[in-house]
Parts: sequence; structure tokens; C-alpha cells
Amino acid sequence: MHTPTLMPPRRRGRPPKSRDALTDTRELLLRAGLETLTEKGFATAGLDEILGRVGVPKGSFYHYFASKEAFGLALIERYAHFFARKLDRHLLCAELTPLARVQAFVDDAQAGMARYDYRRGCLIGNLGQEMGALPESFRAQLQAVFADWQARLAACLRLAQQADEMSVTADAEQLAAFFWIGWEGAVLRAKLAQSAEPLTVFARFFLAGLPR
Amino acid sequence: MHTPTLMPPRRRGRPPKSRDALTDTRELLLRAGLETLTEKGFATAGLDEILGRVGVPKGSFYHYFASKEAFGLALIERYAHFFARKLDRHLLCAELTPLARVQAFVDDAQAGMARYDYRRGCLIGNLGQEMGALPESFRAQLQAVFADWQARLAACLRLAQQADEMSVTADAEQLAAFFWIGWEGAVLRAKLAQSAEPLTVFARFFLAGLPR
DNA sequence: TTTTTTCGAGACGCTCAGTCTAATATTGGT
DNA sequence: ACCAATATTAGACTGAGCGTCTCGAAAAAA
Repeated sequence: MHTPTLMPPRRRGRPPKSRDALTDTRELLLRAGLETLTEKGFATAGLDEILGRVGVPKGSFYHYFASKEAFGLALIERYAHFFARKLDRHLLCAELTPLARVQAFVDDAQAGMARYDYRRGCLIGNLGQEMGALPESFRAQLQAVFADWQARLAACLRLAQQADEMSVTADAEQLAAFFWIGWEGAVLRAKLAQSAEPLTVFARFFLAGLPR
Repeated sequence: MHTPTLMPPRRRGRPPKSRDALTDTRELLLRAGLETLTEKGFATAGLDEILGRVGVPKGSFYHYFASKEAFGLALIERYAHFFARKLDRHLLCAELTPLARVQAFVDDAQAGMARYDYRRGCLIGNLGQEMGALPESFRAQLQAVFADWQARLAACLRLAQQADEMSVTADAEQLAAFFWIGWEGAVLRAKLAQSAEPLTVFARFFLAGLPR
């Protein structure tokens, strides 16, 4: 069962102090977890699968994480952070008009999904869908992440209003909420259809529907 | 473990010919499966849980269904049928203008989610999200269901164009696609937030964004 | 009646997730 | 240089769920 796919055999005992990001076990686990959970979700993702992927034994896992639940919460945090950075990179890009920034984000996300053949979705969306079977502790976390994304997008939309790309009477906050509500649906459909079309369709009509 | 919750103890042996919908075992299983899968999804839903809920032993299950996968496919079919009827009830309602019919569907769905405290979502959306871990046979089925819903809504939107509620230059088919893409996201968020707000927000902006 | 068909009952094996304990290597203090 | 404390790996262990199988019982058909 253990097929340390491409990692060198791991050494026992307390490790030397210096660990780079490529050998740090905790780091490895988080990365592998992210990949697996974005593809399969929380409940379906087997520990053994994640472990096998990076050749880490179970003992190590439970050294770094108190439980699968704790692991999940750590992943949310990490993913939220990663995503917020990506969002900022686009939505704060001074070289583009505010609405062009939104489109830039969409293009980026699209490329991201294509890169993995539309097998991986959005961790937050995946887990949100699974709330029915997830520890209740996840709910607040996930909602907080959405609130954060919404705030970032709303700020960009307000800039769009200032730049006269959109009516100043519109409610930027609500529009941002609308975007993320629908976006998660688009990601889900893209996974199902194994195509970028749902993403482009959603983005196109979102932008087209914005009050002038 | 077996707590035949509220069903009478089932009788052994070949059953009499007449079975009403309340005692037919296959029917019972499908109903219970629908409840559980809309809450939890496919992978998470344990057979034992579904079985325990209606007091049906495993032997019966595997008498009626070749596998959990076959059961899932049967559920998709049944849910799609149920939903198509609901859709028609609203979208073909002659007493309302076409766009009012869309709103009527939204209101209905909203009430439906509230009835179960926002724990149950859309079976098709749930399974779609899980495709990464589902038998590939599900994919085509699920996409077909979405295509069907899209066609029904598109027809309604074309009526809206004829009734001059919406620009005749708009692409009704694409708009219908847009609706379902986002709607699934809204259902997902409603489950997460345990509130109808995502549904209303999505519907409001969808209708408001329609080209005049 | 006798035979055949239909279905319910639940034990069984297998796989796999998640937990826990023991073993092993490194560090830091003296 | 040694020893204690610490960090990490190794893998055994438990329990749950899926799918199978055999058997039992009752209605239907002959």
C-alpha cells in the first residue's frame, strides 16, 4: 500500500533543524490535502490517499494535526489566504479599469481550472456544499471567507462606480454578494461539464447585467 | 443499531400484489435516499443510515438495486422528474406573466428550503459537486438534467420576449444557462448560511440584469 | 397441494478511515 | 561525551461501511 510515489524514503527520529518547504512534512501534507480536497471534498478524501500521494505515514499526520477536522480547518485558512492574495493581485491592479480587473480574475481562475482539466474546484465551495455532513465548526470559517471575498470585490466595484463604469446608485456590496453566490455555482458546473464555459457564461452575464 | 423508527415491522415472504406507495419498499428506499442525499451527498450518505431510517434491512436494498451506484442513478432520474414537474407548474402558469413565473418558482424553492431549515439542497447540484469521486456514469445523467431545466426556462424566457418583458435581441438559451449556473451556487450558499437570502439575492439580480 | 417466485433477515468478509502506542533519531543541557 | 527531553516516523489496532451471500417465509401460480 505504501508507494512513496516520488519522495525519497523518509528518515525516522527527530529531524535536523533546517527543513525547506519541499521537505517539510507539514507543508507537504497541506499541499497534498489541498489538491485532494479541491477535487473530492472533505468526506470523500481519504487520509490514506493524501498520505500515499506524498509518502507520509499516518503517524506523521496525527503528529501535525489533532484530527482530520483540524486538518480541514487549517486547509481553509491556507486556501483563504492563497485566494485572497490572488484576488488582490487582480482587483488592485492599477493598470486596469476596475471592471477589467474583475475580468482578469475570471480569466485567471479559468486558466487555473483548465490547468487541472477541470477536476479541481474551489475548496470553500466544496466544503460549503458538504456542511450537512461536516463538523459545525466549519460553518463560521467558511462564511467568514466568503465575507472577506465579498468585501474585496465590493471595494473594486465601488471603484468602478467612481470610474463611471457602473451606476453610482447600485449597491456594490450586494452585487459582490451576487457575484460570489453565482461564481461558486459556475465552478461547480465547470467541474461537471469539464469545460470553462460555465465560468465565461457567468462572468459575461454578470458584467453585462451590471446597472449602467 | 436497527431502530425501525416509525415503520411497522415488515412482513417476510412474498408480498401481496397490491402495494400502496406507503408500504412499497422500493418506494420507501427512494424517498429516504432522496432525503439523505440532498442533505449529505452521495459519498457521505451511508447505506446503513438510509436503511435504518425506514427500517429496511440490507437484503431488501440489494434486492431492488444492483449497487449503491445504481441506486444513485435511480434517484437522479426520480429527482429530475419531480423537479421538472415543479418547474412546469410554475413556468407554464398561464395566470402569470413569464417573468413572474420565474419569480414564482424562486419563491417556491425558497419555501421548500425553509421547510427543512436549509439542510437539504439540490440533489443534482450535490452530486455534480461530487463528480470527482463519483462513478463516471453520473456525469452524463447530471448534465442531461441541467440541459432539460435549461430548455424549460429558456422557453419561458422566450415568452417573456414575446410579452415584451425582455429584449428580443437577448439570447434566451444562454440566459437560462446563466440562471442555472448561478442558481446552484445560491442553493449551496443558502445551505451554508442557513438562510434564504442567497436565493433572493440571486433571483433579484438575475431578473434586474435581464436586458430590456 | 405442490411448486415457484418474490422478498425480508441479517451474518460475513473485505477494505479503508481514523486513532493510538511504541520505536527511533536529533537536539540541548551539563 | 553523555543523557534527558523532544520531534518524528512506523505501523498495529479498532470500528464502520459496502457489497455479497445464504437462508427463511409468505404469496402466487400450477
